[in-house]
Amino acid sequence: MPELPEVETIARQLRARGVEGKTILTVKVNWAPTIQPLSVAQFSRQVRGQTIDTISRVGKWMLFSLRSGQTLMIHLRMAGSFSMEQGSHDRIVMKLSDGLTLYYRDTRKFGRWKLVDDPQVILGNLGPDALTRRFSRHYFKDTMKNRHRMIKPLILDQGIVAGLGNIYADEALWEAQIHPERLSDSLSDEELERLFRAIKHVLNIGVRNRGTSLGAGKTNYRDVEGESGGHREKVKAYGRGGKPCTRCKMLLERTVVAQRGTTYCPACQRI
DNA sequence: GAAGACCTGCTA
DNA sequence: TAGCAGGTCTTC
Repeated sequence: MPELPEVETIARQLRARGVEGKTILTVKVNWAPTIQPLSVAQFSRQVRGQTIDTISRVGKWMLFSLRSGQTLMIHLRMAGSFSMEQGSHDRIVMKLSDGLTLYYRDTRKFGRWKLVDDPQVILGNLGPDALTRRFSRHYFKDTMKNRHRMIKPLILDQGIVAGLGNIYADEALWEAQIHPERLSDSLSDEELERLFRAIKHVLNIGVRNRGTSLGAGKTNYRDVEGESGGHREKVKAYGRGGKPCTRCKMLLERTVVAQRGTTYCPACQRI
């Protein structure tokens, strides 16, 4: 579930909680596949005693830079989250210096932690982060015009642009008034301009609201403080199938595009 | 492209 | 109880 705004929120909160500069005293791994290919013993040995120098984010990856020079790269996938309080699906627990304990919670067990010498081995496969200047309108328009794919799966492709997931992709397309199945090379310069701005806009608003949460269950997004994301009420398209478009009052339609649930306005977003 | 795999829990 | 979920990977 976490997309760029949710991961950014979590990274900021971990920094605010003072996790940077702390030393990892002990590590307990309760679900070994999270840290594959390393064994629990190897992982613990390499991480224990390390100081977390900085916490950063690229796309949906969170990066803990360790004093050793290695980087702990964390992908939350569908349901990963962090908490400073013990919970019911804590897959990794790290005791830090100064009495802090970090709980990595992941109901669905999809999240992955990778301890790497060089983060570029993973980041090199990603397109530019959507909220950086590297993700420029020039790059975006060029890339879209040179592909012949449906626009929604294209902007979801992390190798093209890093950070968008299913919620913010639907939101950006709704805002730009572009049908999710439009072919990328059929979009006019004006449409691409709108979409470029919409992508930056919906992600920035998402960050400002500390992410999006939908339901109320254990798989639902929570930030480090256990709060739901404030962007919930601001969603215009995602999950609103059958409800009126806030722009034109037409009922939003729900379909499947490239195997992902997709909601759009059949009047504002024409094929 | 598409479909299945990886998982658990919520909703209808 | 079946179907679906914010993500990615692998294998056709």
